Amino acid sequence: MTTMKDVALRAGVSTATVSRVISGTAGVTEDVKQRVEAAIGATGYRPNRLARGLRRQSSMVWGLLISDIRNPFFTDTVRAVEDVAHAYGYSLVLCNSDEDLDKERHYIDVLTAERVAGLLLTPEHEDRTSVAAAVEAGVPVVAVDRRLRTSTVDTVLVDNQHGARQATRHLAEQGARRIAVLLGDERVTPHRERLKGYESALKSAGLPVDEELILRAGTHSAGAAESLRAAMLGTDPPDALFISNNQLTSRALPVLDGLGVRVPDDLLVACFDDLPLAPFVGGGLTVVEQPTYDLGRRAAELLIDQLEATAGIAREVLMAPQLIVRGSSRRARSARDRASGASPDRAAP
Amino acid sequence: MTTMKDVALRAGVSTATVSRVISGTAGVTEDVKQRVEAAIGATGYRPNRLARGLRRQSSMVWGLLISDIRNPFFTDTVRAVEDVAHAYGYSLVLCNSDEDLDKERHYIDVLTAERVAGLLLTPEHEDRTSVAAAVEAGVPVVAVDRRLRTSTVDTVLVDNQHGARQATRHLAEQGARRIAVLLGDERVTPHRERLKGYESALKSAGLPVDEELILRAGTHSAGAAESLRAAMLGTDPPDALFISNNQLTSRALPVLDGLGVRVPDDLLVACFDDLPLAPFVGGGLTVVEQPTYDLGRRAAELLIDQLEATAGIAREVLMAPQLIVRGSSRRARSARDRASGASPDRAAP
DNA sequence: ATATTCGAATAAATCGATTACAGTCGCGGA
DNA sequence: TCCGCGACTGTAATCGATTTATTCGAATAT
Repeated sequence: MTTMKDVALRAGVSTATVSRVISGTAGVTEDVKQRVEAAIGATGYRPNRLARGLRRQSSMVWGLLISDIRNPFFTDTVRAVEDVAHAYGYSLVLCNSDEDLDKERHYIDVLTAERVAGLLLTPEHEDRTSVAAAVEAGVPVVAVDRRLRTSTVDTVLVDNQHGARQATRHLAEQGARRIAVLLGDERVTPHRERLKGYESALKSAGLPVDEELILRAGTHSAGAAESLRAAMLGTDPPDALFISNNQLTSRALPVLDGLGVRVPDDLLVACFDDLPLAPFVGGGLTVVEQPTYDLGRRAAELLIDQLEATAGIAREVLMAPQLIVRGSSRRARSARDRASGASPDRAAP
Repeated sequence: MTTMKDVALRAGVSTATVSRVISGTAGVTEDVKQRVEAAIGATGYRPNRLARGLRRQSSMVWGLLISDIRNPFFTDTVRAVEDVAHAYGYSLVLCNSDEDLDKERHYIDVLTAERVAGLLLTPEHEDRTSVAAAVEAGVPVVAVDRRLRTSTVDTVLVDNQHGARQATRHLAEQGARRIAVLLGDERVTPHRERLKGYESALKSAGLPVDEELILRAGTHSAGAAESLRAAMLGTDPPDALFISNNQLTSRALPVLDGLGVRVPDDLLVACFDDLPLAPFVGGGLTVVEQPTYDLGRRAAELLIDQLEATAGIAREVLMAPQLIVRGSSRRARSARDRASGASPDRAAP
């Protein structure tokens, strides 16, 4: 591996001069500059990023800590962050925390030891978090999708309450009177907010909030299927269902299939999160589409801001999700309607 | 940030001794070891990974270079690699090459400059590749999902030919006589192999290989939809369709919907790649499921092998995909069949 | 002609860990 | 008693780039 010393030797200058040429610092004769650049070209020299990072006390790497890349919600976000990072010359270290506080702490430790220039993460918990350690170590931090109560950091959020309200109101407008919600782990803020949105929409529509219609998936993976089945087999089953994320959707659909529940004839359905095949499930799944790519892009841009200026005020960006109405939430239709049923309608923003 | 010097000072020893305690080198008195460990605990010291990497000439980081994390095919693979990396104390730098040779070369440069301990990638091209540069720089490399002709590196592949053959044979067995294939970019080896598997299955079934039934999606994104539409509107349309990857599936389904083609009554359909909602599209999409997680796991394990021993023989691991038969490929059924149509059957391996 | 100034380039310190080499100490054998 | 050896521990060089302090030389001022 050729080093700066080799280049310096070949160009007949000192390493200091080579360094100046590379970083574009002023005060180098055109003649010398040419010689150095020729030497770099001839040797194919690439600066050792570890050495540079050690000296500068910061690497050209960002840490991105999410709960699980397998969740389709995150893939676009990750891609967006990588795009922005790449545009500014940074690389991205990807870590999966699996909703596990110990793993989160471990990764924050590692990333800090790696002297990452910045850290983006979806915090596992609002209070008990190790983010403070990174902040104290002087690492710029941006929280994505979830709020942090402890530290004051830049945050990018989706307006979950708004999204849930839109979906629930839409179900009500389609004539549903007993709208159930299949709800994820309430320790996670987005789910709590979606519940709020659901309740607020019910109130606006003049419908009662019935605890029996709030189907909590709980922590074990079978919980969602069980509570949904119980509700559908109960004496007064729901006539509409709002599912609060994509994973629950995958769990709920086979249950409905198994019970022979017809969508939308027996049950109107709307879900949080769009998925690649959602337009083709039945007459199309009605979904609340989250701006996942933009979420990542804005987060990365906030990080860039922090890196360029030291604008220390904790900013909060709220992004609007969008209701996409498809067949699963359209009340029993005539044959004519059905023919054009697959084409989606975007709701007004 | 506390450094090794601080720890040494506090424990009343030299940095050399601290280093020895941390790396577990033999020859440190129990008494001294205790003191050092106490000092580490008290200060919360974490070794600077940049300094360590610089000195050791290798960081505890792997590079993972794929074409696009948004492709669901990759997410499980990435997760698997990250799991193995984490288990062995490595971090993962994620890069998206977008099927772009320049981007690939750029990232390989960066990762080499970052002194990554190893590199996993899905090569964009069999011959014109910059992988050689990394190999020469002494970086262990593992190729994932695609073969490299130029360099001799460890490789993990899916048996695409076998998967395509299975799917095509299955369609033939269901009574299809004009089986079309919707084919992705043939410069990419997996697609070429899937075409081979398709052709081989046709021959085995005693069916002719008809060039008109090979629908090439081409490079522009609209190509797939166009050629499929043309084929379905032709004089002698296909009675079955094999789609060679998940992205083409998303493009093909709206076309079929738009033309009013009923699946499976008018057209049997089988696709490469499973997707979260595939079981719920129509009576379920028949798919060839790739062992994406295991693909990443095996690749990472090969890398570990290279890092631990310098076993230099280029190994090749071939993994079997699996046909999952669902409703989209089952020939027109009775009402009774339809009721249980959503339950998937796994084909024998 | 000499002192001063300014710009360009170099020498050397530095970042924080690892490690080759050197030094110290205690103990057993000659 | 003295030498040698092994077991610890310390000193200092090293990794490769950046950056501060310094030198050098030419141009300008006096």
